Amino acid sequence: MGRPQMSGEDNLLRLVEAEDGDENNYHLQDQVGFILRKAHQRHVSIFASHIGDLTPPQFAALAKLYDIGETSQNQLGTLIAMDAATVKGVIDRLKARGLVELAKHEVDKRRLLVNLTAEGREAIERLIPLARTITEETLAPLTAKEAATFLRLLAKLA
Amino acid sequence: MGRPQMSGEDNLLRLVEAEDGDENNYHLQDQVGFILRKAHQRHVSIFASHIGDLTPPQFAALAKLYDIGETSQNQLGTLIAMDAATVKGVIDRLKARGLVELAKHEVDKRRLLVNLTAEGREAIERLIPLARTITEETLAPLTAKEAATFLRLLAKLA
DNA sequence: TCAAATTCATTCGTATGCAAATGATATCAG
DNA sequence: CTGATATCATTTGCATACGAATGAATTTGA
Repeated sequence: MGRPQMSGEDNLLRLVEAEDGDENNYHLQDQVGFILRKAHQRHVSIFASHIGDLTPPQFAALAKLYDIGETSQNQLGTLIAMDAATVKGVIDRLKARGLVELAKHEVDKRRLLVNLTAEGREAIERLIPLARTITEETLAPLTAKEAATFLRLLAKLA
Repeated sequence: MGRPQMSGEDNLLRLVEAEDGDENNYHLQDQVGFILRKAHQRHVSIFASHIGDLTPPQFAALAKLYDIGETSQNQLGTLIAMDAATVKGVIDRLKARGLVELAKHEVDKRRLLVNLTAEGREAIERLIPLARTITEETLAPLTAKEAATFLRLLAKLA
């Protein structure tokens, strides 16, 4: 309890602040950032337990390519919320595994087009059902109604 | 819209699945993991805009040490939800900046004790008010009631 | 007691994640 | 038309994040 090395002045301060709503009593576990980080960690762990050979960002890239088809690396990054440096690493690793293929844009020579390979398409089709399970397990501590509320509010923050 | 390279068989499949609740229509942006990742990214960005010289994990370490006083590196990691390898890096960097100091445990020679320096204590006392601002800004898209609901449900998931 | 299991810390390897700088290309404005 | 801007991609550097392996120290249990 309390802060260590608490001096007499600190005790006095505490009394004053108690009248003011205990403002100095900062608890990390009540902060939205800390809980958000832990919830995210838990989800990543659940993801890994169901899909061991792909990370959530890699899955996101494949799922988005499956949804929209060939697109530029930069545009893909925008759609899956990754900056250019991050998306490059993700795509490089997917390419190394033969799940996506790259091509130069014929008109705009700056652009690098990304698309699923046949193998990548098979993989994402196989994995999407597992992703539904992962979502369910992540939300399992909530009732259906709570989960709906949570997703609505979370979307407002994202 | 729809999947690229859609064949006649795929169109047939779509009709069948439409009767079954459109199960094949997987959208990344509706998945809790993806939204959680984006909400977390947004929070980190808000954090950085207010506290530029410390990361959220570094802040968490200092705040926890301020709360509970000297503890072992391993125990600190448990309290701030970081594995041993991660917490070591965080503490190493805080040590290099003179915000924490390390000492060997006299009885249990495996343990490495971590504590705030005077400078570290000053820093965290100065930063805690900013952390409250960060929390407020992160939750700003929600009403007070929504924020309370959100935090309650998020805690259940973390 | 003492071998087995556990705990604490470190190290290595891999994978995000982002800021900043750079180079190539494309677009815009005067 | 052309210089200023903007966009796309890459690279570098730093900071989490975690699995797995390792070594040292402690605790457990037969």
